[in-house]
Amino acid sequence: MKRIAVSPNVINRLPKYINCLERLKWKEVDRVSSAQLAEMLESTPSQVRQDFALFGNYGAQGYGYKTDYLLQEIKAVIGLNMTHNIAVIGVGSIGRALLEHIDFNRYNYRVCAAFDVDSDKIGSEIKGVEIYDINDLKSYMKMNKIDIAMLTVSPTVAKQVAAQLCDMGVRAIWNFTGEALGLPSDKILIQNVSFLDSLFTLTYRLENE
Amino acid sequence: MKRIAVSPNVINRLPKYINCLERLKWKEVDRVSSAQLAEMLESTPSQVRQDFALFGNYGAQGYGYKTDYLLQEIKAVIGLNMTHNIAVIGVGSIGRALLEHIDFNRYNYRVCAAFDVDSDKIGSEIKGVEIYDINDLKSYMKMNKIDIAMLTVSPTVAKQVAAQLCDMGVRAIWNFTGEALGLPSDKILIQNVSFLDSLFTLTYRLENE
DNA sequence: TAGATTGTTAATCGATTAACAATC
DNA sequence: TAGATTGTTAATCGATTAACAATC
Repeated sequence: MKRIAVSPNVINRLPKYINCLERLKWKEVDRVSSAQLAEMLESTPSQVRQDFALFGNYGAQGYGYKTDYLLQEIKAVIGLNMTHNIAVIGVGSIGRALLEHIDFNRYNYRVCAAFDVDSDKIGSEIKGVEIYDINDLKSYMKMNKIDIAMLTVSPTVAKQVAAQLCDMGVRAIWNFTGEALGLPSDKILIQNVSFLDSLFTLTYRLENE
Repeated sequence: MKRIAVSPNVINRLPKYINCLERLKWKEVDRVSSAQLAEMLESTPSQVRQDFALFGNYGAQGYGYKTDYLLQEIKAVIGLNMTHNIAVIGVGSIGRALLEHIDFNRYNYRVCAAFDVDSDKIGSEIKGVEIYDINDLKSYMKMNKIDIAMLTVSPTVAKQVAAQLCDMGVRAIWNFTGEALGLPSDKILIQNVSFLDSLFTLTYRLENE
């Protein structure tokens, strides 16, 4: 795997390739061309080949790509062959829903712990993940290696909790709060999921296209 | 407001402008320059001015932009001055969480109804939204104008339900199922929200940057 | 008026698409 | 071998950035 600057557009297409290739694998299609993938992704054969060529030579002239091999390679490019430990910060309805909804184990993620302020929740489990007192977060983080903090606290405390996570040395926050966390990008990686942004984009397209 | 082809990149920045301008309004900053906005968005003054200029002349030379006026104009560009009716299809943990979490009314969205198969849920309310039998969906859609279907059913039935919605003439689906719905883009507008895609992007950046 | 900042045109940069030799 | 399809280089297209006249 080469180590180069990859544009955000390419990075955002990588999960789409995973999705396509898994659908093909499910249908037991063990061979695929850039043209077929392009059609599935509403892209072009050129772009598909350019994207893959950034990371390696995964295909064969006159043949195409082996579905499963290509899938494994793209997974490796993203880093899905490594295990990533996740902590859930805030077990409100969103945190709970994501815990129940997402198949983390399928892609080598381990949800190690969840944290909340509510004493009614502390001590209970969701999907086998124990909920701890958020006051124990700091000591937990010292004892355990957490790669990604899934931030699902209420917007009112989002910035404050995020700053604490940053101080604790967490490397990445998956931010569902809708708040701008305002942390230095050289210290911590922030991935925002904004439902409103998505709804606004939908609305623009609905009214203007 | 001009009617032109606007690139996806610009469309995706519009919600970010809304967010910035609302934060400025909250801080009672009633005047803002393209340079200030660029800093907040990690963009450039040129890009900010280019973006706005696509839709109209919202600023004044030597002065900048009036925060609230610009906010109202960008909202109008997106279509947020109109009311949009939403129906929630599937009241599992995700549907429920989004209903509780998102402040729809603030941006002129009305969640008119929710639908589910579970007889325990049918007849009850969440946040003042009544849950109806999904078998009554078709007749409901005939009687009521719904702009956006929020699809939060399980992945297993996603395609089938989406096809029904399309047949019923729904113009847009906000798709949280993680499934490719496979509907013709000239018939219906699909906005996908994929948690896994977001997590994969985060992971790539974590491991490669 | 002088200073500041827009709106817009021109220049640059990067991403997408096209083309084709290599080769399975 | 002939046909198909990659990997890669070159051409095109579009988006971002820079520059500056207009003007508040």
